[in-house]
Amino acid sequence: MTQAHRYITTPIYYVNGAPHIGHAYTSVAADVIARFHRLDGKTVRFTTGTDEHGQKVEQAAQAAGIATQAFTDEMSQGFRVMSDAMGISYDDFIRTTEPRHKASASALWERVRDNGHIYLGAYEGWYALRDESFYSADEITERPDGTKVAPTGAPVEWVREPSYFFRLSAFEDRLLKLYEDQPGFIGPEGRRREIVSFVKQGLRDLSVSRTSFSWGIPVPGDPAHVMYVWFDALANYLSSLGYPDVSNPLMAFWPADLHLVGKDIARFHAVYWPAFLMAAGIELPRRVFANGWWTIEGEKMSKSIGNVVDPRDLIAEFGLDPIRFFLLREVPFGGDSDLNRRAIITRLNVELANDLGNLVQRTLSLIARNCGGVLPARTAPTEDDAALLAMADALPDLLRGCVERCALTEGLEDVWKVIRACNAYIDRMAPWALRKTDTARMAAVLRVLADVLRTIGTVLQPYMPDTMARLLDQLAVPAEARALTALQTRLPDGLELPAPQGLFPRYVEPAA
RNA sequence: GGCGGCGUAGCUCAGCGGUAGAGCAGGGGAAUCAUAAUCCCUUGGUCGGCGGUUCAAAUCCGUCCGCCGCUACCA
Repeated sequence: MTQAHRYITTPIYYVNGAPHIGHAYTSVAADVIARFHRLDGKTVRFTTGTDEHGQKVEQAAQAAGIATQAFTDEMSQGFRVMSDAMGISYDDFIRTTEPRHKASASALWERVRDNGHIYLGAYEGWYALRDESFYSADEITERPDGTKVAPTGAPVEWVREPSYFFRLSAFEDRLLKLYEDQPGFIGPEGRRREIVSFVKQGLRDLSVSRTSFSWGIPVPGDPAHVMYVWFDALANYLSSLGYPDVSNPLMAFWPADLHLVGKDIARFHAVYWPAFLMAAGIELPRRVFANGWWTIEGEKMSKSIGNVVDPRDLIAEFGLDPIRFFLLREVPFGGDSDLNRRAIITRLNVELANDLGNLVQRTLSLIARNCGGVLPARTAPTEDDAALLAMADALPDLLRGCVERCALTEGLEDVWKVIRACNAYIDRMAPWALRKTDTARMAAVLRVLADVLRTIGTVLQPYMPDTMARLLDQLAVPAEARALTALQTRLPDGLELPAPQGLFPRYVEPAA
């Protein structure tokens, strides 16, 4: 991949509830990928935002007794605050209620319509007024008295409402070809199989407009309809770039390199979205990757159980970088995983405080105390030195590969192998003993460690930006020498180092 | 029901045809520069059951058991 720019997106989050750890997780993962590419010299466009239309939002606003727009303003702000709290380095926060988005979604609709892929039909089905939703025939049960009811117990009636349809059925073959020609289009692999088998079952045309509520983008040329929320929402990836204004320089970022999404919305991104784009004659995104869910202390996260985790609570207790680290370290990315206190504390104490934090501390304080606080000179490496340095030098490429595959957990594992090797090295070399017998060799050993720590700090910046900035500060790495390419130039000998300070304090459980 | 995935050390998982692996937890030892952190050694598994293919199977095939995912308009 030598492409010079990257366009990475998070989903836009639906504003019918407050942000929780699941939203934070997807955003952090996307953020790490975006930051990595920037570190790797790419020009990156990274977007997030909120999806604000639809009947549920309209109802929630009514229930709250506020104007719908005011309601979405407030809910959207909650997601912006969450993004900032998690250190998400987004370039744009797009809202579907913004004029620029409405214009963009409308333009996309017109283009698809003009290409002959939208037609007016009728949406019919079993409708429960009480639930305000449609049910399929197999969900309906008939009571002894003859009334038909939904699974919720609400009575249903057969209704027919005019609706625009998208000719999704016409894209079945092209979608299957897409999945076959570009196996990387959907990840992880298991998710890809599900999508393929879904499409193979056959696609029906998709109802893409509603007349039963009005909180949405009016259908161009027929304002009695509003757009189906997914047609509206997916368009955000284009509206953020200024579509349909092709003269907008941001349009150069299209097609998107990666849409990172939760597994629940994989289908919309891997089936509907490419179909809409094909219909519009627009290039397709390169990759859609679905991440898994978090369970909380072994239980599914849900409002009814009352175990929904607010990421801000975690940050308040453990700190931002440790939580970012935990979220990406604990799961094989793509799968589900459990969030529990013991696991968090173990990870933070063992891997951050002991393995990495303590390594930095012992190395830097040896330099501070025995090398006059300046970076020792590089010397011809011994076999041990060369082996360790080679491991570190391999990291940038290893991480590039992991990031391309969205294998963020594996990336951390690769870095930790080097950290463990550093601890083994420092013990074997024992610079504290060399101090009495061979100060030149002691200095050489510490220099090797400093160089390796600099590489570690550099490649971990996307995961833990604040703390790694502090590590690089302590190694006196200039701001302009913190990118991946800068690693090819070693730090000058004799560089003055500031006094070492702890990076990751051990977490001590507060006395109960 | 259909399609797919998983089941490997106490825990979380990697391996996916050639004499069972990592991290954590447990046990023993070393060291004492460091956030009592670190390093070394080590206990521990008939790789879900049963059949089959092969000189050789966690690894391929069949079957059974147990979990889980997907199966369209729900964010």
